Amino acid sequence: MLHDPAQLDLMFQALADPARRQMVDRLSRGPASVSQLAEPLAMSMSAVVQHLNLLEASGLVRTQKVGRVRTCQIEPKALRAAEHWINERRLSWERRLDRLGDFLAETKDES
Amino acid sequence: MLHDPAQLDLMFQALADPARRQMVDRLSRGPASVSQLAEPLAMSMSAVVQHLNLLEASGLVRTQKVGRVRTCQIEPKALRAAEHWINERRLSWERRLDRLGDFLAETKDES
DNA sequence: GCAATAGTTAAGTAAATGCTTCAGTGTTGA
DNA sequence: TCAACACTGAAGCATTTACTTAACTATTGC
Repeated sequence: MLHDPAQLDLMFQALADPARRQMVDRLSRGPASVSQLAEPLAMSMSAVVQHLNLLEASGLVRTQKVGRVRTCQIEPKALRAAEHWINERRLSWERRLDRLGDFLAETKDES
Repeated sequence: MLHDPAQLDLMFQALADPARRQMVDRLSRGPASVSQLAEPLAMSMSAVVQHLNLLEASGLVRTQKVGRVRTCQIEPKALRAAEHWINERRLSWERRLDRLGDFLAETKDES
């Protein structure tokens, strides 16, 4: 479910916007209401809700409404999925470089 | 330089597009020319070049032209920067959860 | 030289994105 | 009860994005 490419797509899409990353950043320090998320952002509450809906659709953020307050929190599993994608590609590249280094070292020995 | 928020912005922006992620994925397995990058993608070469320019501007990919061939490779440092941003937020959240768990355990002891 | 190759650039276009405002809904506290 | 509060949703709009085609430049191999 978390490695569903469509979900990964939504996640990276969600992380691409500075305002949404700022919201994730805020939430990494603890849960917050929509108003609290909106407070440092120079945009209408409505815009924040639209960003929030996208973050929720991507799986990065989970929210629950109690009374009239929607409380938001990070879903670390989703963050881990994005992290994992990047990490795999980087490691793949670095392992390749290592093998290349070994090969060069070997051929040097043989000279 | 790598933690420059503007650069981070470009990186996440670059990773948001499926075609560009596919290009990064391809490059994680080794260097490639523009044509080789274009080959599995259902779009014109011109479109690929535009994606590639974005990837290069973001710092995720480095390219060098020899003769008429532009060879592309991943810049792992940039990937690491994006990875790091996500990782920090996730850890911050998880540490918070841990502290909360400790607190709950303690108050339970006291009951 | 010259055709094929590899890539680049510009201009145009359709769709997606990131807002806005405004008019709601449901909740709470005095 | 009723005003303030915390959001929500729809419509509209300007900008950006992801392409396309077409014309172009620079290399290479014969």
